[in-house]
This record gives sequence, structure tokens and C-alpha cells, in this order.
Amino acid sequence: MSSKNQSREKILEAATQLFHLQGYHATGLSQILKVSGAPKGSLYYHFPEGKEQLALEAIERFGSIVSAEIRKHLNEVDDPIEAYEKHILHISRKFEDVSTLPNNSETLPIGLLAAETALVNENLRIKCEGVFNDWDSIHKEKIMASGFSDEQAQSISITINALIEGGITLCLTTKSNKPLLEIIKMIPLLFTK
Amino acid sequence: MSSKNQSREKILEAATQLFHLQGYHATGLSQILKVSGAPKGSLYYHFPEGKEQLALEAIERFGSIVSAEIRKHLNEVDDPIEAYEKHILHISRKFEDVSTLPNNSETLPIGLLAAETALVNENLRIKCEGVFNDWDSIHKEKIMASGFSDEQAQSISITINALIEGGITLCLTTKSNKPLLEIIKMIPLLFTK
DNA sequence: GTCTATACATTGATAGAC
DNA sequence: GTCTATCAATGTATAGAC
Repeated sequence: MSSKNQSREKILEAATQLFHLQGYHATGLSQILKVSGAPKGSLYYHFPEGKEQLALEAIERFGSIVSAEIRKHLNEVDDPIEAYEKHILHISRKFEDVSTLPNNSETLPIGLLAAETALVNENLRIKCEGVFNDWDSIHKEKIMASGFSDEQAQSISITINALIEGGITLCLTTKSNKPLLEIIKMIPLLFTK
Repeated sequence: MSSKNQSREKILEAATQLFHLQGYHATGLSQILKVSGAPKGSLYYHFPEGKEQLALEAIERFGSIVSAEIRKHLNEVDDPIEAYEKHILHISRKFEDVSTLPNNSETLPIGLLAAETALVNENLRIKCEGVFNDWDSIHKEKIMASGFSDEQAQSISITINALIEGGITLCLTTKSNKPLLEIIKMIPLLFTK
């Protein structure tokens, strides 16, 4: 990897983490630079359009990482109930010790960024919408593979998406993994035929 | 009402609306003053501790408004399934036309504020946690009244809270009320005995 | 590719007059 | 109770040297 891309990479990585932990508005470019350890003069060289470009790329990267993780979890088990229980359990582990959260940023959601920018920045909103749609497709495919109709799969899929996003918000707020653990108990009911 | 309280009231009202639509960090004191129409010099007189105090009171006020609305909806119908379907349908109406959202801020959630401040401002986090707990109690009471055990009611209640918060995030992001409408379809399953 | 210096706006907040 | 003036800090962004 060229040295150009090394700096770019470090900045983008720090931005991805900070944006989705603290949000878009609470995260300053100076903080991103500091955390990344990248050369201080290089930000606008690599990201000529500044903060918004950085956020757009961060959302995209974040979406792909999570997509991959969702796919991985869902492929491990055939039964969708068991698969989603494991998936959500995996997410909930990140809230067992909230103090380590900042190092654990792989699979958190984009709910914060999405809600924060939805009414304020149309470009970012559309990016977030795209990410949600990607996740939704993955869920839908999995659910339909176990015999649910297109329409049923749609409802279940959106519901699971909302449950995860909302559950994470509750975990963050209560500094506990209990909300997601409670949600897991309800998963089987969603797949009632 | 004294004129002192009139200004205070106008500021707090504007702050409540702006904070929960745009978030804490994206909302400036100047914007609050402008929207409120309150005298420009009066903010720090009424709120000596500045922005944080304003947010704490806004969250509190917001929590009570929503609590009252939840109670109202849940009391209208005996059957919890029907009651929650109506409750969520009511919320979803606010997303039929997103352009009018800013005038419609009564029953949006505090998910944005909660997620935004959870890792950054402990005072605000605790306030949000308290609000979530209040809502949770209301749900739990309703659910237990129809014959569910304490433990079951706990799971269902948290799940509903997460569904609503997550569903609203999805509605905001997609500028549509469809996510909440899909979620409504799954409500009956949550109450399987 | 990276640095420094800087411009410029805006933020939250304070002091003191009225 | 309200105003104005002002503060320091921080925000994003740009220009030009190296």
C-alpha cells in the first residue's frame, strides 16, 4: 500500500469510529486527526471536500463491515431463529463492559448518524438510507430462504432492523447489555408461521 | 403567568423541539433564541448553567409529554395488542409528510439525544435513562394487566420500546412511515402466550 | 504528501450597563 | 429581566512553503 493510502486509511478509520460513537456534529476534524495519528497537514489532501466527504466514506465503509458481519453470522446457522439469536447475542457482547466500547466499534449501528443527519443533511441521509437497505436485503434473503413469503419477510426484516437499532440505543443509554438480551427472548415469536 | 416565566417557557419550548429534532450538538443557543422569539439577553438569566441545564430540562419535559401520550393511548383500549397497534399507528402518522415534522415534535423519541450523549455527557445520559425507565414502567403495567408475568412483561416492554425507537430512526432515515407500519404487523406476535 | 499559518465563522459563556 | 459587548475556544476550510 502506498504511503498516500496509509494516511488516508488511518484518517478514514478514525473518522469511522468517532462518527458513529459520538455522532457527526460532536466529532471535530481536529479530533479525527489526533486519534488517527495521521500527518496533520494531510486531511484536505486526501479528502478535498472535507468533513462531509469523510462522513460519506465512513458510512459506506461502516455499512460494508457490518454487512459482512451480518452475512457471516446468518450463514453459520440454518435456522433463522437460532441465527438471529446468535447474531444479536454477538452484538450484545459489546455492551458487557461499556468502558471498552470505543475499541469495539466494528458492529455498532448507524442509527445515531442516521437520526442526526436525517433532517439536516440530505447527502448523508441518503447514504444512511442505502446502508439500511443493504442490511434489509440480507435479512430478507435469509428469512425467505426458510419459507416465508416476500411480504412476510419484509415485515420481519424491517422489524429486526428496528429492534437491533433501538436495542443498541437502549444499551448505550443504560450502559448495559440487558436490553438486547431481553430482545433476544422475543425473536422466536417473530418467526411464527 | 409572570413575564419571567413567559420567556423561560418560550426558550424551553424551542429548545425541547430543536434538541430532539436535530440533536444536542447540532443545536446552537443562538438558534434556540431565534426560534423561541424570546429576548436575546435572557437565556443565561433563566438558565444560569447554560446549554446543559437547558437540555436536562428539555429532556424532562419531553419525557413527561410522551409519558402522558403513551398513557392516553394505552388507556383507550383494553386489549394490549390493539392498544399498541393504535399507539404506533399514531406515531407513524407524523412521518406521512416529513416536511411538516418540525411542527409535529410532540411524540418523537429521545433516541437521538440518548445515543448522542451516552458516551459523552454523563448527566444527560442519566436523564435519558430515567425517561426510558418511566416509559418502560408504563408499558409493563399495561402488559401485566392483561395477564403476563413480571418477567414476560419486562421482555415485551423493552422490546416495544426498542421497536418504537428503532422504527422511528428508520422512518426518519427513509423519510417514510412505512417502517412503523410494517412493525405494527408484528405486534400481535409479541403477545403470544 | 505533508506542514504551518491563517482566515473566518460560530460556538458557549461572562461582565456590566440599563 | 434584558441588552450589548466581548471573551476564549473550537469549528471548518484555504493558501502557500517545503
